[in-house]
Amino acid sequence: MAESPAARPIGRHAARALELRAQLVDAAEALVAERQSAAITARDIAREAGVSDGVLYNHFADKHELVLAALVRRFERLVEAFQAEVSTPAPSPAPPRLDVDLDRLVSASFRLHAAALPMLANVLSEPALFQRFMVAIHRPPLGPRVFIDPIEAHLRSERDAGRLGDVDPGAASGLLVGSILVLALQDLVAPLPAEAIEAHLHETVRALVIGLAPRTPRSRAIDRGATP
Amino acid sequence: MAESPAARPIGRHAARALELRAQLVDAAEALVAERQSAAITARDIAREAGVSDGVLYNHFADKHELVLAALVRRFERLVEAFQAEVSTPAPSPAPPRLDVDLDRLVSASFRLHAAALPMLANVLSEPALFQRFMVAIHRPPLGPRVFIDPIEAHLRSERDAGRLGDVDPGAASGLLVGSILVLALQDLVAPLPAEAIEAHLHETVRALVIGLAPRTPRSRAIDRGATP
Amino acid sequence: MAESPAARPIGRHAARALELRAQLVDAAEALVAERQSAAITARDIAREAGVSDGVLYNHFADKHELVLAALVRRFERLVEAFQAEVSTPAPSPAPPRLDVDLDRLVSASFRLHAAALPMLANVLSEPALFQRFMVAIHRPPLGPRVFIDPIEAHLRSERDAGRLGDVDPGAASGLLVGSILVLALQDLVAPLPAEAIEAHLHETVRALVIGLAPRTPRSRAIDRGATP
Amino acid sequence: MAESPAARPIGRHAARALELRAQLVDAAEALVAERQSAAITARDIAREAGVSDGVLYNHFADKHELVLAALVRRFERLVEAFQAEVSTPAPSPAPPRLDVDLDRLVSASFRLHAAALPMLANVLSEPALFQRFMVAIHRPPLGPRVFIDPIEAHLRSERDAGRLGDVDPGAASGLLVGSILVLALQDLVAPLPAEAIEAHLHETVRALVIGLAPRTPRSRAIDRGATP
DNA sequence: TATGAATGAGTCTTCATTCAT
DNA sequence: GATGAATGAAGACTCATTCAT
Repeated sequence: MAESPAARPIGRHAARALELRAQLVDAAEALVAERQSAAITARDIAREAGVSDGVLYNHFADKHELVLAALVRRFERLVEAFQAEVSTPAPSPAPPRLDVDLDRLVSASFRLHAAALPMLANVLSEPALFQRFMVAIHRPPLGPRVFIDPIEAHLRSERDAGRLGDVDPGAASGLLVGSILVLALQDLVAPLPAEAIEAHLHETVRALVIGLAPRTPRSRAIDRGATP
Repeated sequence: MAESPAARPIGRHAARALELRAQLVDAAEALVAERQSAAITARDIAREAGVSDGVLYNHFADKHELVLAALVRRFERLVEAFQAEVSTPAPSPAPPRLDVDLDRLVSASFRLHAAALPMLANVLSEPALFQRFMVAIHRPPLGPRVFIDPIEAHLRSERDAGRLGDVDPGAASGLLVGSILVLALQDLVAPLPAEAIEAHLHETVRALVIGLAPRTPRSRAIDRGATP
Repeated sequence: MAESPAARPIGRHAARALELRAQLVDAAEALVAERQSAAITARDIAREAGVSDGVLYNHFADKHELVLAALVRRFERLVEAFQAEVSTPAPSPAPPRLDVDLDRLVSASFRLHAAALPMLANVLSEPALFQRFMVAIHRPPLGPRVFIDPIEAHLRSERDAGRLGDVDPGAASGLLVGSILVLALQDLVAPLPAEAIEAHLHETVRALVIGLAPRTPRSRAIDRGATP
Repeated sequence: MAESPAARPIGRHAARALELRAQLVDAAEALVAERQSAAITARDIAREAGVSDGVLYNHFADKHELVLAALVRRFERLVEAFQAEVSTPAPSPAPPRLDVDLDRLVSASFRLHAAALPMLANVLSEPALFQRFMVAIHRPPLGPRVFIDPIEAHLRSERDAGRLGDVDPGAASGLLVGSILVLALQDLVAPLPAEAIEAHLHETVRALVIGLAPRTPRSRAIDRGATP
């Protein structure tokens, strides 16, 4: 089943077009990832992509469109990384412990936030762009549910298993996310050593779990377990 | 008793210099407060201050220095407003109720965050500037302790009075602050009606308080009290 | 009796070539007609013609060549429209009256001028192009004689019939054409309602006819005739 | 009466500002006058004025504003030249003859038109700019009355002196202006020798004058006078 | 020959900073 | 010190033209 002769050039062009579009988004994404915020110019992107200055406008209406695409893509990748990290089975075959699993979720969430926060810089100069970016990263495939849901699900199953008091898992996970965000912001200002971050997150999780735990001897076990 | 023009040249000049410096910071602060993020130019500031374009460089090494000074000052004012709001005695002489007092603290904290967040836009273009700003607003007179401490103190006294379980007031207040920040960020993206914000904050406070409350009939009273 | 693909390659190609050339000119002409002056780009033309950006250069040395061809062609069409309009016999079988016939000629001339004037905008950016265009539209099949001649002929026959004084029909028609041009220019600046234009043209014709009329009672008749 | 010390610098600055503004308009005017139409860039003007690229925007909102100012100013100069030329008393002390005086007016009008027409090129690319220019040059100090009025006045006094028939000087002068415009347009396309232009204008004037002249022996004298 | 993506010089415009007065 | 016009290096974006397929 050979392609018709006319199909080839069109396919070629279209393929090339998609290729270069992707190339540009890649370049922009790279810049967005490495430059915390120093303005990224259209020329920067072209240079990074190894193409001429004008190409940008053959594939995007605007510099903003390209930057937005790059930011959204980078965010998608961060979410993918988060999900891969979270879905990996715990290394030890031992029965998962409440706080240990939460720690993993929360830690991965932190990394997602810490990586995503600086991206806002590229978008905050232009209110309209900011809006569009926020809307884009809050749409279904992405959105905060990505990390809230697993945490919430975890809390819910723990509660249903009787290891937590009768609280709203939604509200509780919201509290955790807030804490994560605060820490990510602090880290942005003054980068903290990884251990300090892990320690801080762990403390937060513990505080929350203890607060929410049913007032039974079991909760003491958890408490003790976390500080062997 | 008119001073001769040359009587206190240094004093005069120094006074004038300080005055002009303050004038510039005032102008920049006003612009920073009203413009969410649309770039503020050096000329904008000079015009707002009613002075010539060049003066800026007689008092600041850089436009950045001036903007930084303005941002810090505005933040100071926001903190002052917060403290004034918080220190005002509750209108009713009735014994303060736990969640009501927390609501006031949390609501004021939200306003502080909602007003401060957009300011970051003016500073995010230049990483160095961002760092300096963040460092400045985290120094003693200011800093997050400003709103964390009152909340923490409140929680601690409640706990000590036996109205809360045996939890870390620090961690708990951290959770609250995180929630506030998340809401402020949401409000920045899509402004919410004031009532919706108040309602949301109130729910968060209740969720936390209930979660942390000792498992006694008292906690039920709190719950009921919030929904008369 | 299907032709083999290679049967008449040259004829086919040549035909296709002419077809495409015409297609491009058509597209450019359409754009020239609708856009008063907003710059027409090579890509605009290609899109309008439904062909790719590059074809242009397979049929024209230059974008200028194409635009010139389009402008000349549009002018030809305007002239054709003028001639069709003018050659149509007067609706009423009554003996044609001097000013009535002149009115028709002059009115049609005005429309020709009003439609042609804006086209100059596409050509005025490049002096050489302007020259070529003007030369092209002043060549035999076209040229100002197209509308001057009928007017002149009309005036001459009127004069020969004794209904006009002993004046040069050429000079008189030149005067009329000048008036038409002035009005077309005014209309370009501030579009006038059609009736105002007709009225103005009519007045001009009357003024000229009266001025040129022999000093006899007849001229009064003409005058009266125009305002029944 | 010495100026106050503070008045000086302001005056200085203001003077310099006006000076540079004028300098820019001069430069633009020069370019507008010499370049028939090849697009004039902002940089061209800056170079011509011997200043840096950015100055333009310290004195004009736009490149358009500057070009418009230059065009209007050039038009003003052309009008001034016209008026100077027209107001100069006839070289010969002999009693002015109708057609001779008209010739002078018409000839000067032609020069005004021939010089002004090419200016339209700089303005035709932008419809809005075109409108503004046309409105500007039709305002009181300028406007077509500048050359219509003298011609009209002349014709009226001639008519009142009985040397012309009973016709509307307004309409007659309108006809003349139209003829002038047509000739100026022709000259723009294919520059004609000055004598040819003069001859043509003279013929047109004669045709009109004869046409308008009362049917008396006097008109013959005029006719003869023009061709000695 | 047709395609249409790539090119890159060129356009207008902005704005932090300087410096003669 | 104050002035504010001048500077000129960027910046985003356009578009006629080329050329590999």
